[in-house]
Amino acid sequence: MIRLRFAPSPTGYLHIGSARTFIFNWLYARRHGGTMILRIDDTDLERNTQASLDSIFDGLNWLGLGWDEQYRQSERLAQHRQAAEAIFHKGHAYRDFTPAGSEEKSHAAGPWLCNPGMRELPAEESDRRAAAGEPFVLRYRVPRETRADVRFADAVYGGQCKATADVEDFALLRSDGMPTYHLASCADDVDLRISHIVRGQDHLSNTFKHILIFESLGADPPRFAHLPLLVAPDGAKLSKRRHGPVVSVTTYRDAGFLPHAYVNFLCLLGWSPKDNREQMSRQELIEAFSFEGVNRANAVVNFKDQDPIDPKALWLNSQHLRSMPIEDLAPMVKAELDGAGLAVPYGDEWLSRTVDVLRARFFTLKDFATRARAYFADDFPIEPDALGKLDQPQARELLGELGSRLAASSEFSEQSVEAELRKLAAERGVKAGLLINGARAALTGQPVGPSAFAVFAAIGRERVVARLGKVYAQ
RNA sequence: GGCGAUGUGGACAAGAGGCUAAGUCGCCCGCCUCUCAAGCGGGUCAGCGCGGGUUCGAUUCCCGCCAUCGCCGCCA
Repeated sequence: MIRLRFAPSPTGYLHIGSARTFIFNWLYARRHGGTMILRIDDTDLERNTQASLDSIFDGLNWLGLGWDEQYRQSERLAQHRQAAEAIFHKGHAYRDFTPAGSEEKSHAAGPWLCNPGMRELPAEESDRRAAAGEPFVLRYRVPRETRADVRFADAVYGGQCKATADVEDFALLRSDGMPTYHLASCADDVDLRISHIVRGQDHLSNTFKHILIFESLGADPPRFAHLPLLVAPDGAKLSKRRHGPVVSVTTYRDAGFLPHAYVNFLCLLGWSPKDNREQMSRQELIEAFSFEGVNRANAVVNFKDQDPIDPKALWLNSQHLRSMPIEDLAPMVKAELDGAGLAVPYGDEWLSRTVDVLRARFFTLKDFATRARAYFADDFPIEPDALGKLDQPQARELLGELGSRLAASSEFSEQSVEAELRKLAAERGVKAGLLINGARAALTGQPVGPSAFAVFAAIGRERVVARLGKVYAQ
């Protein structure tokens, strides 16, 4: 049985690195017909917030990948304590009565391994003090008297080995009786029969401790695959304080990214199909995913202070935007327009045609509500460069004439408009480009955009006539 | 400080003991064209962290160093 889990702790919003970890877990599960589990690691009562939990669900739901089973660690406390007890009774853990915060764990002198005296405290004294109600931390008794190594094979980083002598006596239970991350996570991984742990490389060193816990619990450790970290251009770990919106997936959602395109982008950070493909569908990603394709070096998210969006992410989004089925895109555009207070002036068929015309030069969903405002509303700004097109000699007058002719013509299509426009240009001895570019400026307020005749068709006769007339009037 | 990892162009990222070290993004130029994109064509950017060693030959194997990252919490 292949079973993977994504285990976020609700102490902040969904970080893009976490999102990527979720995605890689999901891809592996789907690739091998496994089960994807979402486990909320909320054992740190002090720092958990509902807002954070909401934001994590928001982010995951936006990615749209889904999961098969869901758990919450705080509902599994009984199992965690049972696991702690089992380890204690095996003699693999001891009580540490050192008061919280009284130790100085300075790294300058060397690594902290354990509190002297506590590890060797006689059982009777330990029991007596515990019975008397003295608070204690339950620590794992890492075997270090004799030479021993902890080993495991990481699917990404290869064989790993560390002497137990270098592993500190980490905590299993806090003095308030709550399990620590290490204990809760491993106990749950055993209970939930997790077969593969895929997580950030920041846990690589912790894995040695986890192997010890798994062994004490009498369980075979799962397979491990650690992922390189996502870092800032200066190599520093991505942090909310220093890097702001770059680290939150909601930034990309709010910037008008397509969920699938963003998933695609995240996949390419630290993983490659090795065959030069960049734009990939969900199915292609599933079929191509493997840990062999995962890189070992941290991946830089290439953003700037002024612009949180990685240029490659934007490019990839445009590729998906331009090639995805129009019937999938149209509803997303509609939602975007709704959000911007814009209404679709004609029917769904018109929307689809118009979206198709526009998307060839758009990058995000946001563009439909901003750059394409003139297609959906009558109040749109005239850009300075567009004004330049209108202020060519004779332009306004000719556009006004064109408007009158189009109002009176029997047909209104790309072809008929083009014929009418070229005929007018020929009659007056001006280049068609004068009218073509002028019309685009008058109809959209922009100097650039789709083929002008496609614009005429998209704007529709009534609005075309009105806008051309308005330009002449000015 | 100890331990664990990583180091190919601005970013992503292939690669293999030996042909001119892929590709993508970005940037620049040209073609096309009613504009802008797209598309097509071309260009820019690394000799593979540094120093040794092995080898006929190493960026690829070995050693040392340096740099960077991670862990060393009663956070996860």
